[in-house]
Amino acid sequence: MARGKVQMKKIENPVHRQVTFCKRRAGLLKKAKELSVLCDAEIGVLIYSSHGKLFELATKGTMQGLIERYMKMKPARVAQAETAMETQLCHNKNPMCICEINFFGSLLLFNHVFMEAKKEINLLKQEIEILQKGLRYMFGGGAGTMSLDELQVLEKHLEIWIYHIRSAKMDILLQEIQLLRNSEGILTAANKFLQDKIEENSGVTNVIPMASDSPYPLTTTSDDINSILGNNFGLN
Amino acid sequence: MARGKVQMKKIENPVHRQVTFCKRRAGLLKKAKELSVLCDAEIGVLIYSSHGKLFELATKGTMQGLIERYMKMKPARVAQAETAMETQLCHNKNPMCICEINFFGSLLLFNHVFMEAKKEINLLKQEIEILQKGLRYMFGGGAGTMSLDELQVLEKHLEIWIYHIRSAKMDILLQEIQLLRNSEGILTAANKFLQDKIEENSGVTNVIPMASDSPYPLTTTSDDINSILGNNFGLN
DNA sequence: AACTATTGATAACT
DNA sequence: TAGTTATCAATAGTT
Repeated sequence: MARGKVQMKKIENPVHRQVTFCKRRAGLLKKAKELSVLCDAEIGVLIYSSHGKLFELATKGTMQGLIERYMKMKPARVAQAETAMETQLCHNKNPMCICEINFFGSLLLFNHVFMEAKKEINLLKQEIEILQKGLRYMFGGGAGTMSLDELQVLEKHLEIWIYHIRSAKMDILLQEIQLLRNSEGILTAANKFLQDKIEENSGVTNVIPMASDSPYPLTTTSDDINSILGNNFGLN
Repeated sequence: MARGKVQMKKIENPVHRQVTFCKRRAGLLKKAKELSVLCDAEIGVLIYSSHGKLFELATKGTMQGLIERYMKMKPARVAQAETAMETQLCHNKNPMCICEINFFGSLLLFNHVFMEAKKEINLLKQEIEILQKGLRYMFGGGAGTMSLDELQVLEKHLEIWIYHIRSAKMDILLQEIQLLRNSEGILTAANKFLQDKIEENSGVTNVIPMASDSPYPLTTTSDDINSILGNNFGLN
């Protein structure tokens, strides 16, 4: 980056390496924070130095929360962890030799993960139940096989779904507005050109001026667009 | 960084924000890789976009390994979710005194149960996937990215669905009202009958026996109520 | 997606 | 460890 390109390999000089680690670590965490703020993203960074010292950052919430979110979205990976743990344990021919404290800690972690898994199972079961009933309900022409509570839940799901759909629609509309605004300059110039031409062609007489209160002005500015839109969009 | 300083706040324009997210995300992950290589550090980065999409990087090993390492170094956090087992074990003032063989055996059992749970989770997830596909199919094969028109259609469908659900809820409520009215009718008839009987008894002694097919039996049991309702309620 | 004018990060040095 | 600066890298705005 400065005073000479850097080779992408481990810096051999330990002093040099340590200094670079400090500087770049700070830079990385700063970048992470910036990305989180600018783009409304939730970011977690874990850095273990070569000596095993931990540096961490969690924008929004805690690292624990991020990890739980990760575990939920990637249950398959939980399997990997568990397999790894099992392998590690079995590798040691004599389990008694494992440091009990680590062992205990592992069990706690394991238990924690398992409890989360159980919760997830129950949530999934509920979700399936609702989806199944919803399908049956739709395909079966609404035979009253769902209880009041279940209908409430399904209704809630559908409302959330609709909300997401409306958000997506809004994004699309905003994109189109952006396009319109981009082409606004071109249209304005074109209008100006046409007006000038009309004035030239009409010569001395009969130039009919546009009524100032015309609902459809020849020129359109972003102000006009905004007034037309009337700020009806919930621009976050 | 370029062409004008950037304000450190959420970018409002969604298009702009998405572009910046892509660019800076790539930049952040690149920086993380560089730091890892140059300084021999182990780094994990988790990025959740505002829409919840996950981007991850783990230099050296897996994210799962990093998480485990993190959990081991921060067992206090795991302890927050105080589970029954933990409590039970902590009851024993000195965890080292637990018979290691039993302890290990418990872990194996625990592991077995967990494996089963994991299988179940995957099955349930598959099932949900299928159901969701069914729903998507129902609404016209919605791909991941839907056009404005498709979104309109989907929204309409969902509104209709919600409408039906609300109707169903209303039906259930009306049925319950009907049930109450029926009960009321039965009680009224019973009262009438009893009053008549009392009057008769006080006079001559013409006790008229109840016809067996009377629509309003004197005694009302929950079986009767169920038969009247015809099991229309999906009461679990 | 590709291009630059700028800003930002940082390697070497103090 | 901290500050300075010459230089390289990232990226905001634009095409």
